[in-house]
Amino acid sequence: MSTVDKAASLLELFTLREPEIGLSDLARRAGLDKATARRLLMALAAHRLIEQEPHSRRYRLGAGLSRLARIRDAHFPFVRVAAPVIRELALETGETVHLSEFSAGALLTVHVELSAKANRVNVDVGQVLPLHGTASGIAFLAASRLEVVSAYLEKPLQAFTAHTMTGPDTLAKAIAFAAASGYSRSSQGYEEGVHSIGAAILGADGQPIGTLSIASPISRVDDQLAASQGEAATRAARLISARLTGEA
Amino acid sequence: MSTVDKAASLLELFTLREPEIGLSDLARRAGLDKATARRLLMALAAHRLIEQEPHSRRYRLGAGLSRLARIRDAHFPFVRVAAPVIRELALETGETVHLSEFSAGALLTVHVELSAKANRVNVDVGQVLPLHGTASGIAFLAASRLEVVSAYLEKPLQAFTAHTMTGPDTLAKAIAFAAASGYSRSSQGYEEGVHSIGAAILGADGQPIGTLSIASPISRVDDQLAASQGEAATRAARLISARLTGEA
DNA sequence: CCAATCGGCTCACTATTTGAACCAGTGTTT
DNA sequence: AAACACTGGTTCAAATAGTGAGCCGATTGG
Repeated sequence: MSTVDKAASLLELFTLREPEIGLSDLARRAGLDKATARRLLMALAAHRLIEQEPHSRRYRLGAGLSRLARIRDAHFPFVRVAAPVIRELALETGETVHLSEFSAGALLTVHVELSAKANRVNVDVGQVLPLHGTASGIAFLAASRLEVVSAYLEKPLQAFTAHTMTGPDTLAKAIAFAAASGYSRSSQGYEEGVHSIGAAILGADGQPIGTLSIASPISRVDDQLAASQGEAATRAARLISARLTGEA
Repeated sequence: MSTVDKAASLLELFTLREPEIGLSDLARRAGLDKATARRLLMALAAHRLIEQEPHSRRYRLGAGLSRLARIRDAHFPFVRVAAPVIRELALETGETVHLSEFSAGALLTVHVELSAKANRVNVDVGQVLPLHGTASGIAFLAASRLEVVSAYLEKPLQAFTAHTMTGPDTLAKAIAFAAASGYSRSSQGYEEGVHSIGAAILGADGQPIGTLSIASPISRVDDQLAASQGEAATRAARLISARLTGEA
């Protein structure tokens, strides 16, 4: 494992729930020696990727990350462009809607608009979704080039629930459905009790760059509602794609 | 130089003007060997801190940075970062200085440094300030997007003293002054006998996230002092903004 | 008050990083 | 069309940078 890997792992230990962590804790959770963790933290701090709270001496993510994220966002305004559409879709459907961006072979959740209902699906920003087993993933695969899909399906696929699709045949069917209808549907494929409708967002070259997904408690969804959610998701994804490529 | 340093240096080569860079270029500018640069980029990419554009094979900042920046922003150590600057400003001006954070349509006072003088303005932490009628509020509006401002000005505005500005025209003038000079001025708009100078603190996206304000007994203030307080407030607010966004 | 844990530091040992040289591919210039 | 100057990417012996057990003084808490 490279030292850069280790340093990045340290950064990834910080979460919304736990934005400040002490040295010993960091070392323990990253599986690193205290001395090593500290040296890495110091190197990160020198570039403002990490900050240390002077009093408690705990560490937190640094302001340099905000700066870098701003540079990225200015050039690649995925979240900025998509967020209003996502919010609109959440209001329209009354369900939780989340936006994911493809990165390093998986979908990274980058934005969430929670349902206003008490009984709702909660999704965290930062969650990494597999391409199989989630509606988002199926929608992404359905929009991908064939060689990408077959390369992904060759690897063994993890089952997350009793309903996760792992067989090449069932997945191919789900992908074919998504390709034909514009949206994908997944019932409890990733988490028990959660029903999802996904749609792919395309970049300027027609290749998928991310997805959006409507997540509902399964008790609220029937075939008719799924179809109308699918239609809404497809429309929203198309709108985002169009805005990203400057066509609207 | 540690490898983490080198990896971070690679990240820092990306700018608003040049958000995508090729391998050879990156290696040259970072003073690294091509092989080294590539290995580091791959390690960064594995953690989504870097992405590679598939077609041109150029590199850009990754989605993981947006994710980490969100975690940081959610936890925003606004008070901790701002407090030392606020204290410094209070010592420099000899007046009470308070820090407010925007939340739910108003400004919430989150930190106060009281003047050492016997005749001083007292402000309590937790006090909710309206966007009109206080120097902080005017400064905040002046830094906000136009639609936010007009949406706020559409509602009827409460008068707190005989001097409170409630007319759209007078408010627009005050906002224009603040936008032009960097600071706002309010005389007895919220409380009799209190003169305030406000300045907005900006987040990473350039939008205002809060304000600071210098509050003096009106008897102590003349135009010349107001101007010098305004200059100091502007400087302090800029410093806080810069520290929050990692540019200082 | 003692024990446990904290953040931080040192240094002999060793595993990771390094970079010159070498591909294959793509435009440019002669 | 041939030579050229780039590009991104790869290899492997040599060298350098990273590692971690153990120690330290300072806090913390039972």
